[in-house]
Amino acid sequence: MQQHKLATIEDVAAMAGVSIATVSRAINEPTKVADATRRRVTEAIARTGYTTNAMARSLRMRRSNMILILAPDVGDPNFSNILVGLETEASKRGYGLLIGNTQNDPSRETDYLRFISSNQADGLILFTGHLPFGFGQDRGETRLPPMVAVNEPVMGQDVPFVGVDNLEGARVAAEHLISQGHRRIAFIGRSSSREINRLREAGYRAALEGAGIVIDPRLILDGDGTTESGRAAAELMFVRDALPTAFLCVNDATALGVIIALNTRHYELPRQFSIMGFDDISFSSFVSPSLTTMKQPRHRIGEAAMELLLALLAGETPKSREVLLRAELIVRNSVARPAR
Amino acid sequence: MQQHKLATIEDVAAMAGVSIATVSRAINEPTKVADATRRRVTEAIARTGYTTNAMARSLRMRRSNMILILAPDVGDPNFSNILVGLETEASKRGYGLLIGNTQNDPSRETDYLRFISSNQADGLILFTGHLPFGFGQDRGETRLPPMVAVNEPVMGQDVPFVGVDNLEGARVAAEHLISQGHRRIAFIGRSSSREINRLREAGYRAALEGAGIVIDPRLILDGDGTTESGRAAAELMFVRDALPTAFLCVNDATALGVIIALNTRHYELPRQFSIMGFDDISFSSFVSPSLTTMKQPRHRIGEAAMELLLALLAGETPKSREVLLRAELIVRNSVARPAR
DNA sequence: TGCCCCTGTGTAAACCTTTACATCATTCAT
DNA sequence: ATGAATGATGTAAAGGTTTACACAGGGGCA
Repeated sequence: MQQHKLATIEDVAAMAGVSIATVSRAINEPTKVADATRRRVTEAIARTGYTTNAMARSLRMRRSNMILILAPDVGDPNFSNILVGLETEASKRGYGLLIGNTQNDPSRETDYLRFISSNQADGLILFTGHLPFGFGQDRGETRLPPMVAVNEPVMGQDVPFVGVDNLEGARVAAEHLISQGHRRIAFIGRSSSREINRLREAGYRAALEGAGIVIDPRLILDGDGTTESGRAAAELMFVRDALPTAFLCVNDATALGVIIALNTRHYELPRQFSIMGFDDISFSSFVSPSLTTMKQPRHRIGEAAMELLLALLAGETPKSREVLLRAELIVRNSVARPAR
Repeated sequence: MQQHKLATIEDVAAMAGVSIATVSRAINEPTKVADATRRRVTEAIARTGYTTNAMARSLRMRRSNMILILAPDVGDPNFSNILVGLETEASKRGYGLLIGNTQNDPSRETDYLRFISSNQADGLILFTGHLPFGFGQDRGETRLPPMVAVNEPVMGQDVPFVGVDNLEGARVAAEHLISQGHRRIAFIGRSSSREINRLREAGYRAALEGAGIVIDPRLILDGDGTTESGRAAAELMFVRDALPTAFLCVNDATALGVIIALNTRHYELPRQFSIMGFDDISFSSFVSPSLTTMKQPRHRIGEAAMELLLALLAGETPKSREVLLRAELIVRNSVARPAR
């Protein structure tokens, strides 16, 4: 039922009239074998259509050249674009990618750990923001595998991190609003439990303080980063009647919610209110008004993360265990100078 | 440098005072071992923290319980949502997912084949619409591995297929426009080389013919499915001055291009022109006007594809080698009755 | 010539399972 | 009481590599 019967290294050795050790060397350390022999081996390989059995190889070498990627939601567009970068770098270096969708379900996280503990994957890329359930907690230090956190840092656990500089990015965003003349700037999406939200809020505060603007706590609203949370927060502002001239949103999804709320109330955007997002997800250029936002260099984040992981895997000690890439300001049509 | 020293089946056997064969059986065929023994083994497993080495297992059993997924662009949101479905079903059945981004690059396709030919993956899910370069063509029938095409059928190669019923879906879409009173309906996105485009065009024709509408060939325009192609096609219509009252677009991206073109020309939508898309990608609900479209059941497509593949892998002969799921009409705000 | 070193190759162990087959003790039917 | 059948376990082979070590031959040098 399966493929006929694959050629093994023995078949090649027999055809080339050498030992299997020589075949192995001809493949892996070509310089260590005589030219004539090497030619015979290569030809035999071509004739037999031999490919080395990865399982046997991994078993013997105790590594699989596979990287496990753990993400709460592989359908998230933000994830999938980083994935492209991860894949680019990995395949360039001969590594394969194994993906696990955890849906934030602890049992699924534990489940995927078997790939690590059974040597099916050499390293781990974490999008989850926490160690997979079953690690760290169970018996003190269970010897963590080489891993890199992406997007969301892992709190309190010295895990190397690659991502965008959220604080700096949010600062740039807020400064952009300030440079347009805004002084009453709301921050939508405060959340004490999410590191990303905290950092972006910190960037917002830094910019305002830097410009000598006193922060009005009524302009800082909670939100979990969903579109609905953005809509709700904007509504709340109208109820409370403490209005800003500009909304700095923790991410584009939230900004979209704000836009929906304002459109529903028939405000003219961006004349009456300015809105900024963060991330630059695909629809941001299609909303009306199209969204001014901070673009994450997703492809580069993926590449950098994989690069760092492979360095760790190779036993190197990278200069820095944290790589922060700059978000880029994308100016579109959702920001204008304040009305008066 | 790697994890300390994993417990092997021998360690477990020693601790439980049995042979390794018994341990293996206790794990894989629990009924075949005496209760008392089984308990001792399970306890030893717990104490040692043993996990069976997947490499050794795969080597011996000649299968890896891995599925290779080949896609031209893993960043494509349409892909990533199907991926969630694939993963759900696969992990439920104990399979892992290995992903390969080919970027339609033949050399990358060939590259990923090593996973199949080296037993690192048991089966293949194809999003590419063609066999990986290096298969089929090189030496007649090289014994194809079990595989399933998703999204885009593989032409002329009897590869099992799972996807949306494009013809039927496009017919439903066109009929929706007809039911609103449209008779001059354009089809944007003809492409003789793309099976999906051909099928959707066929559905469009079927609906019009079914309603007794004579098809005006000037209303059928080429397009490759990109936003830009949609924009260009709409422009071309104005140049040629053969205008429809409604645009049926081969997909949402194309529809977006059409909307952009019409917005740019300051038409009022949907009063002056109706637009329909196909796919229901994430931004479709955020464009203005929000897009009436046909929604692909992406999660179910993924599940069904994996189910089919695993059935093939298990040696079953599924009743049908083609699974067509229905697209669902999503009514939003881009369609209205024609002006006059 | 004798010794050492180097280069190229082979032998065999190790990596960790699964499983066919053998063994042994029991039970059951005759 | 004997033989067969059953059930539980052990032995050892096989799966396909990589690589430490051994070995042979030849060249360079004293």
